[in-house]
Amino acid sequence: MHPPTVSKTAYHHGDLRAQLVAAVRELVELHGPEGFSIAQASRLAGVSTAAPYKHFKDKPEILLAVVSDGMDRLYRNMVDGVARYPLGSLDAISAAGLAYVTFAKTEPGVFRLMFGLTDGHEGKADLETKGRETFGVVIGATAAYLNQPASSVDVQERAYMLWCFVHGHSFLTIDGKRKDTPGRPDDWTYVTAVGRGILGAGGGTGAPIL
Amino acid sequence: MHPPTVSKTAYHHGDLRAQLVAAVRELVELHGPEGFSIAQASRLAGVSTAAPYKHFKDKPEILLAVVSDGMDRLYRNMVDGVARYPLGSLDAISAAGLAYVTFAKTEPGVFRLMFGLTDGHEGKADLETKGRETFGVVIGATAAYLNQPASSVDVQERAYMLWCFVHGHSFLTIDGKRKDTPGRPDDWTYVTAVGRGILGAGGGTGAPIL
DNA sequence: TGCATGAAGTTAGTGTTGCTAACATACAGA
DNA sequence: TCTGTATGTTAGCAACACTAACTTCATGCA
Repeated sequence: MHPPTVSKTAYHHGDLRAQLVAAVRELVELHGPEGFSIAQASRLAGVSTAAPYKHFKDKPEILLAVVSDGMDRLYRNMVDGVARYPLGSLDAISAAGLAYVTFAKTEPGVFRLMFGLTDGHEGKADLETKGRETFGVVIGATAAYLNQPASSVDVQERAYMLWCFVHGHSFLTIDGKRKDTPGRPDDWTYVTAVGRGILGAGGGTGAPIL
Repeated sequence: MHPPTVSKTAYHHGDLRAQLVAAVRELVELHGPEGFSIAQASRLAGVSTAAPYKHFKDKPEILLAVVSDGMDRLYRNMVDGVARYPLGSLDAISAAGLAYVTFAKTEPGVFRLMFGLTDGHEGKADLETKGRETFGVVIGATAAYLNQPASSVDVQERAYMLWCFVHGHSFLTIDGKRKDTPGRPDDWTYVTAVGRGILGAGGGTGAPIL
């Protein structure tokens, strides 16, 4: 398609596609998901309102691109977080959770888009794969901590519980349901406490949780 | 305003307001939040597209009414659930959680609206009160189980953790992130298992979780 | 009883949006 | 150089949120 070295001069101005995605991201963070319009994004990118349709079929398809980008960032952040701690440590799991929450707080608009987007990415195999990979980070860290294979049902269910907690905490936080008053413990404290509660303090010595 | 006994015959047709809220609820469940229009709701109610503005200032204001109704139902469901079990039992807490998840699965559109609605109900004292009351149900049940005052920090933080889990599980479920394959444990099993993990199996005998 | 008032409905109209069609431009390779 | 295609343009449609000005009708009050 484009040579990746870009930025011609004029009429065909570099790569609009990336600029549109960036514009949409900006608008989504400013006015919330669904609170943006293709027209606004076009104006931000300095093109006509019809130009985006040369790159995207639909409004949902633009959002899909934004979401896909977001998933990539989230995945990287989680992997990076886990990598900072020893394999099999509780801290590694906490780091994955913290990366998740931090992403939600940093880009609440995109985060909301990634989930709670009713239409669009139901059938998108692309996104489902990325989702599985991301969850796989948690599964892997949990399996290592519990000293069980990642395929173990116990590992899967516990990892899912951790995901539930972290997901809920993220949403409640960005929705302002949880006042971040100065007395409150920070996210790391929360995440590790829940990790201990769900996984047990000792590593792989307990009975299955279910 | 209106005598609550209603349904005159004609031009001023009973109470449009309630009918509009019902129509919006229906549309929201059908096409997702933001996937409805005042015009459609008007058509469903059999009035002109300008009529709603005699009852609601705004599109957000209609959604607000729908959300407010939803909060009432959620609150009642949770109270009813808790009431079915002995005060201070783990089952009572689980029942509150189950009611939450069940509500989300039954009315996913309204549920999504209640949270993740960026605009609107930030400043609405009305909704914030209802939210606090609803969370209060969990706090109360948790306090009873742990044998501590509801004002206790430990109770508050644990109850919040439970809320996080249940909230996350609700969203992940209605977003289809969790395949409900037949082997999987049901919501009750999940909720009680997490309750044990966060609150401890024994009642009020442990150290604070944080 | 008769009448003014105002709540609750109407039609008509404005500006924005999503999207399409038809046309214009410039970069590519032949 | 010439031509095709990717990428941009303008023009236009239908749907929407919302407003303004008019109509209807129920009710309180003389």
